[in-house]
Amino acid sequence: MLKFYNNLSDQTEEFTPLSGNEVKLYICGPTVWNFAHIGNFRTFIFGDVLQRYLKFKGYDVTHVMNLTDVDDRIIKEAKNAGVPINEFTAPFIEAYWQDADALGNERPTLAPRATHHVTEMIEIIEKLLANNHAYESEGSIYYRISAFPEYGKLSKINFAGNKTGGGGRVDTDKYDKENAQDFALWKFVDADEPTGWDAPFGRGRPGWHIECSAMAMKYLGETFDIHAGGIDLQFPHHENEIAQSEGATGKLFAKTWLHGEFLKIDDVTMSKSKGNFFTFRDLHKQGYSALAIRYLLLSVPYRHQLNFTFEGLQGAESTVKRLQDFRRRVNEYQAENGLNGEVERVVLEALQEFETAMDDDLNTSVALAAIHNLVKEINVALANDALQADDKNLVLAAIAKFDSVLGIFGKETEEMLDAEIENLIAERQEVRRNRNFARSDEIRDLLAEKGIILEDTKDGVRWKRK
RNA sequence: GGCGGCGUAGCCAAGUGGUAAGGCAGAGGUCUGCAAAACCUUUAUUCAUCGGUUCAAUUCCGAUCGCCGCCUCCA
Repeated sequence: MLKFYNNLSDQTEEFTPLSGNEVKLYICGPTVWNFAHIGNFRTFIFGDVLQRYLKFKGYDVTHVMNLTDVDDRIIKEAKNAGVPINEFTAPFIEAYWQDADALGNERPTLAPRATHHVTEMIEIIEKLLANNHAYESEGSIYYRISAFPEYGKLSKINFAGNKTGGGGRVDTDKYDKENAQDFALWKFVDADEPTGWDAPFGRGRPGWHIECSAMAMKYLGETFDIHAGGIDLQFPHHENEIAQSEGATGKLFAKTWLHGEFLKIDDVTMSKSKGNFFTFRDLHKQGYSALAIRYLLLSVPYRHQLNFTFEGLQGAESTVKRLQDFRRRVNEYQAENGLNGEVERVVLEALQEFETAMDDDLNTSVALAAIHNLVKEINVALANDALQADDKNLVLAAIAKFDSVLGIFGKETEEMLDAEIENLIAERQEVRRNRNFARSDEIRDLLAEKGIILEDTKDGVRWKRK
């Protein structure tokens, strides 16, 4: 039974789709004014595992991830760079996909861009103006929070005691808003301002939150199953999405809300504003593999902060290698026909533990433990020559199932050996028979330089690429 | 000021009212010409501290200390 901690209800609840077997999932994607760092990717990887696991459970998933390619920040940066917005964001969008692909995320069903959906945003704002949920003031159209009594239901914010509500931060006179918490839906711009769109209520550009309401409802309907994103978006972004969408339609926006926690580095939150972040590119350049990064980010359940350390990343590197070695070893094992009942029991148990863990609000920590336990038990079976052909297939099928969700074993690549390398290995076997270990080690070192690692076993030489 | 989270072995950490998952690192051993890999064994009488409830608490309650986050652009 699949359960999620629903941020909206503040409870762990059983998941059932709104409609039959279909799950509509919206994940807040990157804002493309800079390279996404690995903290960002923790949320995106969690989102990927979420949609993969829903598929694993047999649901038809429509997975929408937006690309925020317009906001005040981007407009400012683009102006500084002296280029149009599209030109400014293009390389960051490209980089995002490259990194996401490298980290093993499946592409979403749809990845709409904010700048392509301004018409839909305008339609929502018109509805909000018509039903009194929005008003114009001082060059902007604002959302009228007093018209939406449920405001705050997601973030559980008590405005009475807030800094903003208490008058510490927001000068209401300056903005001429009815209420300090009212937020902009549309900001008017001059007629000759290039970064603007024409709307019935005046030329301008959208506020920070309206894009997600527009794109989510366009592609998933006015009410959909799951809305996910980083914890920082809970307030105000998601709270405002709810206010805009439900204010416009009168219907529940998203049923389940999931938020991924932040990554810490040296016990401090990793963030762009603090500048203490690593991008995937940074780490890759230092020689860390995408697989290890993915493993590390998945090793702690999404709702808990994860303390990022290089020791941990190095450990993930070893772990991932061990998993790959394991699959390779099982693959190469020459099994006799038949079935060892004990192995079958162990495999089924691991699959069960995995699913139970993932059902429990995606507890990847426990799910990984189930995989490690299987690896250990099958390793013992391999050492005892206790694996038979049917067992081998069961184990390989189980790995494929695990990996359809987590994507931590990497691709299976059966690269052919160069004839040269094969010859060297053959020569090494020959000189070893003659106990010419000097030449033997020389060959081993030579191959090591080319990234070929040899393992001498009682059944012969095994090799692998580093 | 308002709201929330965390503190478990060298590191990353799971977890539960009934006596501490898993990974990495470390130690010893098997195997090997030596390695590597793999396997076996081993590593927290204890879960920040102090009280309380209970037959029983790491798990519930209270207090204390320490750390972090949101309330403002960030996943």
